[in-house]
Amino acid sequence: MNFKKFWIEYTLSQGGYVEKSKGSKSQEGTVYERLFDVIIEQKLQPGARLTEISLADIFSVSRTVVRRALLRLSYEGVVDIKPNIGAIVTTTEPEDVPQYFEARRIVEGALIRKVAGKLTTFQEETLNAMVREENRYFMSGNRARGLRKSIDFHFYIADIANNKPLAEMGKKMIARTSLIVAQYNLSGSGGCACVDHSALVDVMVKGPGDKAESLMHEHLQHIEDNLYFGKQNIETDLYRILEVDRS
Amino acid sequence: MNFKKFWIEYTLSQGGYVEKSKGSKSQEGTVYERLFDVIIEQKLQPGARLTEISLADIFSVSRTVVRRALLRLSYEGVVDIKPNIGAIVTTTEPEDVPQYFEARRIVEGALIRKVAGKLTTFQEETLNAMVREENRYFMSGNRARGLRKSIDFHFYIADIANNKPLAEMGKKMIARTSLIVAQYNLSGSGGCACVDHSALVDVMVKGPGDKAESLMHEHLQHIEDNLYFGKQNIETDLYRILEVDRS
DNA sequence: AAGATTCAAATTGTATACAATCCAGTCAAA
DNA sequence: TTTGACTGGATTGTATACAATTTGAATCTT
Repeated sequence: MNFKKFWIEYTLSQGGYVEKSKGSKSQEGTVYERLFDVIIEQKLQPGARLTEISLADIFSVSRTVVRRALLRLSYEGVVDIKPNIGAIVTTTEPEDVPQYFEARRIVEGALIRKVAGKLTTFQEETLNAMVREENRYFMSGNRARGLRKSIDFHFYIADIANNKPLAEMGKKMIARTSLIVAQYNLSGSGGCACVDHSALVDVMVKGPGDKAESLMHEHLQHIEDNLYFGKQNIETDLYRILEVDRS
Repeated sequence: MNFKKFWIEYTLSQGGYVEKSKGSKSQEGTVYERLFDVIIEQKLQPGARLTEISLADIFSVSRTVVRRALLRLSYEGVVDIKPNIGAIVTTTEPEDVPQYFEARRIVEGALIRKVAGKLTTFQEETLNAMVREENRYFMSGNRARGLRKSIDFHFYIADIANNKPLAEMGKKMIARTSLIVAQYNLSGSGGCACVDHSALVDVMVKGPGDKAESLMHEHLQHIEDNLYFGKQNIETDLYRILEVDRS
């Protein structure tokens, strides 16, 4: 076993559960979710290779299942499959970054506009609880969980907007830009500040939709502005280009 | 060979080319494009079954390739795969229709807003040519080609807006709503009126973005308003529910 | 030593065999 | 007539063998 495989296995095991077919979930679903989680939580950095056999071994399934999961992840945009080469965690060129943030602003802006002023008390409480939980994780130094909760906050807004295709697109862009943040934001914050999220909840409660949309735009613009495309990233980019594994 | 398979084979052959691996395209790509075309051109109606073996026979590839193509189509939303059941051309429940049109309005509105006032002369000429061609096909009674061109018109707007992810989402929603039109619009127009498309070109040339966006909203609203969810459709829905093949 | 070439190892792409599942039709009993 | 269980055929799900491709390094040439 080479070190590369060991690293992936180690990373995937961190979640605590690697056993196959947990209950009702399909095998493919398990692989998909586990990979999605570790990528979103920045345990696998953009550029990390995902070979089919390694994953098949780790999850004790056949390559067929792994291929399906990777294919799905590639449609979600978090994995990049190059023919005859293989799959890696998606990397983004600096010049493409604005497109993804613009797309996210448009879609997530529309989502929050739909939600603003129409929150049920349950939804309001859920959102507040999520902000608190996110804050707690970041304060206690559990960055991975904090990141996860931060993303779940945005996912939840998408979910309650009563438009399935729009929610899907929103989540896709949320995940995609999170990967970009993983690649270009060196600070530990993961891009989202908790105060921002609190303010978003406020405006969602009070409305109106216009104001909520503007605030979301500002929030996302703020994340984009905090990206750093300087020297360090060129360095890590070289690592990726040279296909040397960081660990 | 049963009639179902014959029908699919007949439909797929209409395009004139069924030979495998045409040049540089991958096998999967060929199957995908051919299926996408016949679905978009309403040669295969929503609800039509797509069994793997039939398609594998027709395209002279293995089921593996067909599965990949179907999977991709399902991510695009034009095919619906139910576990252990199989793949059908996507059907939409009447109550879900507004969501898809709303999503399309939001995304395509943003796309045309980005384009408006910034057309190159080449793009302007291309768009005008597309409108003329579309018109010609409909006038000469070639409904399938007309539909195709009508959709390509919208696709082209998405392509020139300089935002890849937004364009992808736009195309996905365009295809999805076209399927809805195939299911619920009994008139032969395919939903889009050519005069509307001419007006869209005008406003894209002159700008401003706001006006272009409004006009696109109107255009799409008009298509949505022309859908018919009455008796006939309930009837066909029953056919689908009972899994009886129409032919 | 620098560069080109060849070859072996690793990885992905495709086909196919077999298992699991679903469905439709049949038949029997209420 | 309707309901229910059963069974055979069809279809999808999974694993795996083999082919095609890429890559990297060893070897050879200059």
